Amino acid sequence: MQLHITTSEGVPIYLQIVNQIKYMVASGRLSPGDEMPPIRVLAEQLVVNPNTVARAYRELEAAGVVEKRRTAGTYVSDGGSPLARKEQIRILSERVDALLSEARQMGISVDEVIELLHSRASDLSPTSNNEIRPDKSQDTL
Amino acid sequence: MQLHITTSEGVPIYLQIVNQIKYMVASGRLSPGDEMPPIRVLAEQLVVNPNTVARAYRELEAAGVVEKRRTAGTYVSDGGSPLARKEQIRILSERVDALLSEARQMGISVDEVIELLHSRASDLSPTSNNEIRPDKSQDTL
DNA sequence: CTCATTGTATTAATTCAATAATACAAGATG
DNA sequence: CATCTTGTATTATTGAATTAATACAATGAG
Repeated sequence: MQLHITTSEGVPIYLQIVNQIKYMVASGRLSPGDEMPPIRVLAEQLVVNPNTVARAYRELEAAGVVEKRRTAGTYVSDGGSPLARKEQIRILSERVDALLSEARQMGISVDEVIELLHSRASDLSPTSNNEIRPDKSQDTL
Repeated sequence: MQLHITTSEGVPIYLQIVNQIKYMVASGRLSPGDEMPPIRVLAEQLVVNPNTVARAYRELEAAGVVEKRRTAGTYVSDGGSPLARKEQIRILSERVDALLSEARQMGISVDEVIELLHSRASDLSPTSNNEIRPDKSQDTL
């Protein structure tokens, strides 16, 4: 489990763990069914308190990324239901609304925000996405 | 100065002040040159510590929304240069990148985010913007 | 059954942002 | 000049979030 923790950036350790694991799952470096390192093992590897890793795992479970089987370990969830899609959309909608609100406070129009989004998106490396959900036919925004 | 402060939502008081004043400027309810209430006056009106208002004013100045003239009071900045546009774009770019990053972690594609942005934007009330900058001919994202 | 290993729970220490108390500095105003 | 009003600076208090110390509970392996 290759994780890079830094204490100098002000980002909580448990969040760094959560984000990096989320990313690994989304990018396919971790697959559904994969076993996660036990809390204590990862804690020792990262030189971090086990409770901190426990918290990260708790958040990951709440986000539907992993599932815990009590004394049998922690596993990457089956790709099918990593947090209901509606919930994901709801969360992203909040972010989008906040973004639009901030832009409005700056006197920047919605169209310009859209333009900016396109611009930043095209800068990204070719979406190395897992293609877990090729079927969007029933999607509703 | 009609501001509504709530202590129950977890949003810092100084931020509520900052956001609401930014909004009033962006929406035209406050105009360049308008004099802001003195720190102590606004503090008393909001039943808040003067330092809290002072902090809000400091942030507003840093954001280019107001300018302070030492002992002569605080005034809404001339619309021309409320924080350099490049700086605004830089800040918004950070927000956009964070949004795209979170979406990627959820396994949601860029295209879907763009779709979501369009959707949320069209829900908004007809951009009651000040139209301070009708000329975007030289804009670069 | 025994016990090693897994996650859980409780509580405390620490850190940091937000707010407040209070005194200061400087320019406007008469 | 005298003094009132403006924003500023310094320091303390508070409270929430993060991390840590430690003990507990459950279950799979032998």
